Amino acid sequence: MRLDDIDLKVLLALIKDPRIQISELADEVGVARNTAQSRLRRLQRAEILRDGGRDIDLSKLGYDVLAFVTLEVNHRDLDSVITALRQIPNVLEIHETSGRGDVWVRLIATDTHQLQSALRQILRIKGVTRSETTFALHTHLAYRAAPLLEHYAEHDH
Amino acid sequence: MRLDDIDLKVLLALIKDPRIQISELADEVGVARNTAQSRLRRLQRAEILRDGGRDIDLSKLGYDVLAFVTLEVNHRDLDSVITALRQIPNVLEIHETSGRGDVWVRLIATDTHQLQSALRQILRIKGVTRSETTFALHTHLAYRAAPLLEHYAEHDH
DNA sequence: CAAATTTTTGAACAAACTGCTCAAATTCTA
DNA sequence: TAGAATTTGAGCAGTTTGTTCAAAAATTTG
Repeated sequence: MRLDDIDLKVLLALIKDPRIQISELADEVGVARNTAQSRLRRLQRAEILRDGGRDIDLSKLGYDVLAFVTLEVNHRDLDSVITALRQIPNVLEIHETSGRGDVWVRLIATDTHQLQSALRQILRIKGVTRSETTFALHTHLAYRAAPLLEHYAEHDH
Repeated sequence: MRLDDIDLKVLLALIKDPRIQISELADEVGVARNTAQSRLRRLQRAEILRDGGRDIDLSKLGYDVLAFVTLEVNHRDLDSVITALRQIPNVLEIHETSGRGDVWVRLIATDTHQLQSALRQILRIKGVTRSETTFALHTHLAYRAAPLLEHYAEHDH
């Protein structure tokens, strides 16, 4: 499915506040309330908005390639490396790690070509000395926290 | 902050449907509308619900230890390994990977002791031959997709 | 244990919001 | 350019929301 400008604005508004009201959403996107309503419905029906709107299924938008990148970094340059990584839209998540590598990155792309390009950007960052890329071939369990919370309840009674 | 039963039910209802209406939420949780409203407000104010409710800050609930676990698995047992991993509440995410290891797991715990216990559970699973754990010391960028979506717009105009 | 404090409840109200329909206007597509 | 699809704005009835408040219930504290 291809998103137009309105869809994108709807998604961005929902990311900012998933509980936004339809009328406010319409205002923010700059369309009639009816339009906002039907766009939202369509996005939910297409399951681009999963779980009623909690998060966005990027694979449905063509982002099929997911990779985990482990970086080795000169410790002196760590802050600037983080800053540079943040600028890359394909970088969805950054953690400082101990063990193998110093920084762990979640990287997403539409295809391996785009991934390659993002990886080049990363390797060009001053202070990055080495990288290792692992491809996620299949998501067996997308991020979920519900069982943990249910467990939290039992744990303390 | 310590959550009671009502808070947990509120969070679980919001995970299921972040756009649930207050009155329906109150019904589902089994409290008065006023109570549901004030609990929701409190959770947002405490920033346990981030971004107005999109996702839950588990570190605020005491889950301070985050680790990425890479597993080597006998390919014959892959399905049953995945099934077993799913049963563990501390496992938040599972991907099949190529490259280093066959399965990648996001694991969370309140402390290293609890982590150790979860790791033991994992290693006991039939078919898991080896594991490697990387600790996430600091989250420099929590999952975000907004910049990617903004970029998506530019990309095709 | 009893008093003090906090939380929950239910009721009430006005204002706002929702889902829905519809016909006209606009935009997109073939 | 004609036909199809989408958007718009208006209207309407019904629901939901935010708010306030006092009583009841639950929790904490001395």
